[in-house]
Amino acid sequence: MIDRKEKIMQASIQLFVQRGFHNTSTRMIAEQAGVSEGLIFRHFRSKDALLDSLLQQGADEMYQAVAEIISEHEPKDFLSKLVDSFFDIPSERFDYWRLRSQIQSIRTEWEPEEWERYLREGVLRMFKEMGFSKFELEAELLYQSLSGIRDGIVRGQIHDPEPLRELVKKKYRL
Amino acid sequence: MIDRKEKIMQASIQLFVQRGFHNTSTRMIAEQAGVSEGLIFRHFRSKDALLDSLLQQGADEMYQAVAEIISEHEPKDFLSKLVDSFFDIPSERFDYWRLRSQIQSIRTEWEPEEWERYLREGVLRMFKEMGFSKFELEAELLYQSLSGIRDGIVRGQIHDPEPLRELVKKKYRL
Amino acid sequence: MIDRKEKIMQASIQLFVQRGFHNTSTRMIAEQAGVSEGLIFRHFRSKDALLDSLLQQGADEMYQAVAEIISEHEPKDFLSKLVDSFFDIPSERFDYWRLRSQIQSIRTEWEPEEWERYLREGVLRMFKEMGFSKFELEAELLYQSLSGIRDGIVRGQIHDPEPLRELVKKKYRL
Amino acid sequence: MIDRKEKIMQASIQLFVQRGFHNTSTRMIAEQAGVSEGLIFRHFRSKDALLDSLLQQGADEMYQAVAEIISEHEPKDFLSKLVDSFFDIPSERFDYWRLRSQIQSIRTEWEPEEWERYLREGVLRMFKEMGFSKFELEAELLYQSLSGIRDGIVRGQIHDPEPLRELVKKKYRL
DNA sequence: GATGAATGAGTATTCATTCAT
DNA sequence: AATGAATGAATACTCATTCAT
Repeated sequence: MIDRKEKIMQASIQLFVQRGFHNTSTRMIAEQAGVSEGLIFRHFRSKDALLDSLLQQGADEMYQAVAEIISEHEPKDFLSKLVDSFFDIPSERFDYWRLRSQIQSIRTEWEPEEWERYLREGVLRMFKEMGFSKFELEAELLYQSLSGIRDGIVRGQIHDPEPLRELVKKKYRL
Repeated sequence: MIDRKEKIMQASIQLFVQRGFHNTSTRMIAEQAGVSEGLIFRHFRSKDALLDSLLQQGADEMYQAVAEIISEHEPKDFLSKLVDSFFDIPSERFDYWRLRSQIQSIRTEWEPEEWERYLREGVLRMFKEMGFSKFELEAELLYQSLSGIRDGIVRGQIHDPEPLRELVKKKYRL
Repeated sequence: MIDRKEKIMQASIQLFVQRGFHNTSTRMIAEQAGVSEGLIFRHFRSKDALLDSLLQQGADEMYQAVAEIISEHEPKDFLSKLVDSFFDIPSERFDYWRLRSQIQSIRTEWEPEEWERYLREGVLRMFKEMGFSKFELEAELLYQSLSGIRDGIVRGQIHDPEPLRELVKKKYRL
Repeated sequence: MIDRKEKIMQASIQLFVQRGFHNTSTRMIAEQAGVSEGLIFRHFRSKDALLDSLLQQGADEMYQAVAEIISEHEPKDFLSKLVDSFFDIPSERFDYWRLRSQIQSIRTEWEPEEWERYLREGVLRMFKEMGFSKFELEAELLYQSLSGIRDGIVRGQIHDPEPLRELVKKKYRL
């Protein structure tokens, strides 16, 4: 049972998603992780810092994913990868998205992270390159639609995303 | 300063949305509403019951809105009204949607309300009537896209929704 | 539904006995009595005053009972009546005795009421008149024994008191 | 100031007896015990559980006392020890008896503990062995009388119990 | 006499966090 | 690194009591 820090992070993201951040006590986390309550505060300055770690961990993975998409300069390929990135969320990362959505609806001061801004700029550029007259609108629409779909997936409302992905791609001829 | 019950409801939805339900104390609500803490519990059995009242109030309004849409039997008109209902959210109701989204991400046992099921069935029927071969997919895609857009609107990420509405309607020839 | 004051007293003694004085709220009393909470405070200065009224009412009845016993000057008759008074408690007065015992075990400053002092003096006098050498001890023993029996009766531990009464009387040749 | 758990128990039984269980707040207990309020709940699940601990502690001592009495098979010796056990209550245990009596008059569902049932059965058996025709009545009378006396002692109504003990023993030729 | 809305102080209990070991 | 005892502030909720009607 080494790496108790990892244990704590796993236990806490699970509980935060299931019960809500403010409705999860450090005692519960300690129990679920099988460690003492005190240990949490040796590894994380505070409960808030623990949350930040969790969010940061997810954001780090997103930077990589976004880098991979952005590296694509051919518009169709870019958009195809973009769509895939919204559909191919490994189930281990569901919790990250649910946590993110929860925090977003609690912290009103929430601002889009950098990776998100990069990504949206990329989408904008691609639609422009493809010669759409209302490229800004098209970019916005696609992004919000994909966001809605991602929410549906991680919340378990969409059980079979595959045909939906096909449909989206077909609409944009990807 | 009559109707303190209403005062309490206003104060609490505001705070719940700003700070999160579990991060808002009944004492804060009382202060914001300008009443004593005890009064909250004379009007609502518990903090949870207060939350339920808030959600119910919003759901009641949704039933009316949905009834109006469903009364339309011509597919194009139905879908046009549907799209409008996602775009025409009066700003007073922003808080309801933000609260709803927050609770959805905290209460894992959350199930779609009846009005939502009615609405989705309606969309399905309309796409079928319009002769779409993959009507189920089309319905799903439209619904999730609109949900994503609504989230964007109430979260203040979409500043001018009008051209976006036009674009959506044009895509579906409404 | 006249005489709500009486209703309040009935409801409160019942609840005080069942749940304990400090564990019974005025709201419960009001509900049980079918009156508004405010009315309790129109009829009684405070919850404590209500309790005092209840105890006083019981004490008043005891004064009469004691007067009747004391009026007897023949020792054997006195003691016979005394014993009877401990055994013949009408069931409507069970609650008074249970309340009294409860309060006695909560209010440490409790002092025996006057009727009790009168009664004990009477017992003493009678044993003296009957020529007992250790009349004080005999009086004490009889009084405490009868008290124990009364407790047993009102608590429902003694189901058939009659033969017990016979036995006591026989022991003292009454 | 070690063993704060013991400190808490001492402080609470004292206060419960003086002021009544429901009239004693956990804050008072904490102050009296010189600990923080939170600590009470680390050592006891709830205020009720604290009370149960107190009662259990007393009951444990009674089991031993009863075992000692029951080990006596000679009726006269048994009864002599029985009488002594009601008279020889060390003053440290006065509080237990007062607490017990208080709780008995508040919790209506109270049932005699096992040690009490054992003891009463023993008394019954002894009177039978001694050839009393109405042995059940005799047992009941003795038990209730002794209970009344014990109440008198722990409530401080009987200042010198010794001669009373002699008298009781003489009556039963012990 | 009677109501019921309203209050402020108080309730048991939980919280995130600290610290000696 | 790791524990678990300890804390003080905060929590949702209840209380006896008041008062305008």
